[in-house]
Amino acid sequence: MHFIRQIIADDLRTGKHGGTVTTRFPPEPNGYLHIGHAKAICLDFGMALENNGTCHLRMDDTNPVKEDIEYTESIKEDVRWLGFDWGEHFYHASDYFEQMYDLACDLIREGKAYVCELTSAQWTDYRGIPTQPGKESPWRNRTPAENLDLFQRMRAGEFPDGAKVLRAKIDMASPNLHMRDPVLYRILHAPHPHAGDKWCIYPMYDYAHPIEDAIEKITHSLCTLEFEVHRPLYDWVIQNCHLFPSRQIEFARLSLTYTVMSKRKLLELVQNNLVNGWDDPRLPTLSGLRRRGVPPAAIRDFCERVGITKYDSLTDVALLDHCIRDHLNRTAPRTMAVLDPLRVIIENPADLPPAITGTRNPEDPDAGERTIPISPELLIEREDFSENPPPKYFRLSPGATVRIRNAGFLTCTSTEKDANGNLTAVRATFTPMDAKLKVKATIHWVSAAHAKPVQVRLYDRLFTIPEPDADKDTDFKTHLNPHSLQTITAHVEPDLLNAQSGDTFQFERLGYFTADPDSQPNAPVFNRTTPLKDSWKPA
RNA sequence: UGCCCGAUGGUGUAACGGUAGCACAUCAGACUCUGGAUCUGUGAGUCUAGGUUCAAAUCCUAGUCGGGCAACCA
Repeated sequence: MHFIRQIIADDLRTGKHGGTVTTRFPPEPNGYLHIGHAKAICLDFGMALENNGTCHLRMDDTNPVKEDIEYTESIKEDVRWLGFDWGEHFYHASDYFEQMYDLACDLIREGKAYVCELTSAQWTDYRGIPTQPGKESPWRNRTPAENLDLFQRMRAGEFPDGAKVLRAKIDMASPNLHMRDPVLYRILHAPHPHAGDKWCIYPMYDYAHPIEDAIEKITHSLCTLEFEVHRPLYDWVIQNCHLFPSRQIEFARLSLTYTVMSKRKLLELVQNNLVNGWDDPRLPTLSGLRRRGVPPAAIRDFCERVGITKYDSLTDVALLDHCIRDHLNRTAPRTMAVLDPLRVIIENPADLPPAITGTRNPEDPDAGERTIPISPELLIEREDFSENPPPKYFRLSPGATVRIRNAGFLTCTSTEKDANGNLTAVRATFTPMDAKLKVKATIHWVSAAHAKPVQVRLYDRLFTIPEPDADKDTDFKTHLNPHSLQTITAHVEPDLLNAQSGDTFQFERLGYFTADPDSQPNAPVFNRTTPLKDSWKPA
């Protein structure tokens, strides 16, 4: 039971808001969503869902110069993909601009806001510093009538950008800088991506957000920790504008090892072509995770396991990987693929069965079976053969017998080498499965005659250290992992040619692989979603 | 050195004054037609110092350490 669940439970018990719960996820449409947003989305929608409430999706579009309508669609797509439904409740903060303006006029009439003509540079001086109180603006005591006139003319476009702002009249001596006459409105002669060219003054977040929440009767306005110091201002707006008493509650944002989460840094990676776009499978963006093949259910599970606190934590990506495997293990059909092939020549081909049957998914009896072709020449993983095996090496080695998945057993009789002494093939005899030999390992394989070559992209963590952006004096990009993407040609069961973009398979003993959108008919491209755990290590 | 917030095994969390538990990671074993999965087990924790109390991770005070706040960003 995390603290926000607790607060909501208490509110429900005391009958606050008539026992209703309404939350909202309010992204600014100025970038792509990442797994940190997923934590917020799961919380916002989750709290509503759990309590028979409603969660709104709202574009917090109060700054037209930073925002673009193109982001709105990707945000909607990502939220939907994650598995949440806002129903009718899709809103834009900019749809409330008229109400915000009226409320500002009321504040002016009540002497609680004034038009200030100090430049932002001058204001730096007036505002003061945390340890010292600020000074009052010379424009602080204009009459409501004068302020109202000026504010109306600001809206009418009589003044250039930056010439004037509307400020709340609060307390220039407040130890909380946000309460020292904060800006409510600034002049921005810029068209708005959603509201069009109706406005040239735009409300600031601190003023707009509580109004948006109140208009929508949000009961629990959940946001991240950095807004904690803004809460007194949030409450001030609610109170002084006489609004629905939405309550802001802050929780810690998600940090993950071996990646970066800030929009700025992600943008930097994309713009410098250090990754291939916003949906690069190495990125923690939702579009990247989707492309990598991460199931949304795994992300939801992960977000639940991470929990909600006010402690600034750093979550190990291993937990995300675990959630991904946990889900895929139950759902992904099995197949065999060889990434780094070594030829095996079977010396007794007459003993080979005509075809092999394999289970699609041992974890799911309903998944059925598949037919696997076999021929006298097989491809196995180079790693699965060792000429001089280390202790406890259970795979193929001269004279040793190993099971080959679904088919039978192989006993290595000899090796073939080229002029330079490099291993080129292994010769082996085949023993049918009925023999039930006691062996300690099973290796995967494909029939050389039937295997199809496909492109496989092996992704690894994007950075080499757990906290690439921990040191402020070092560019986080210096910690990029040069081997985060390796593209190879793998040899797969012929069936796999039918894979459609988004299909995920377990390549047995290797990992989970998902067909990329780059896939063409009969030419799928696979992304490694995550490797399987491998407890083998040489002694 | 102003204000706000926080601190529980390696990591993430639970315990609402009454036996510090769970998960991931680690290591060991069992089982297995994936050295996967599954199962079992091991090790490891309440920041410090005072106080309140029969009893403190929990309440109080101080300190230490960490984070946030001085955009006409959100």
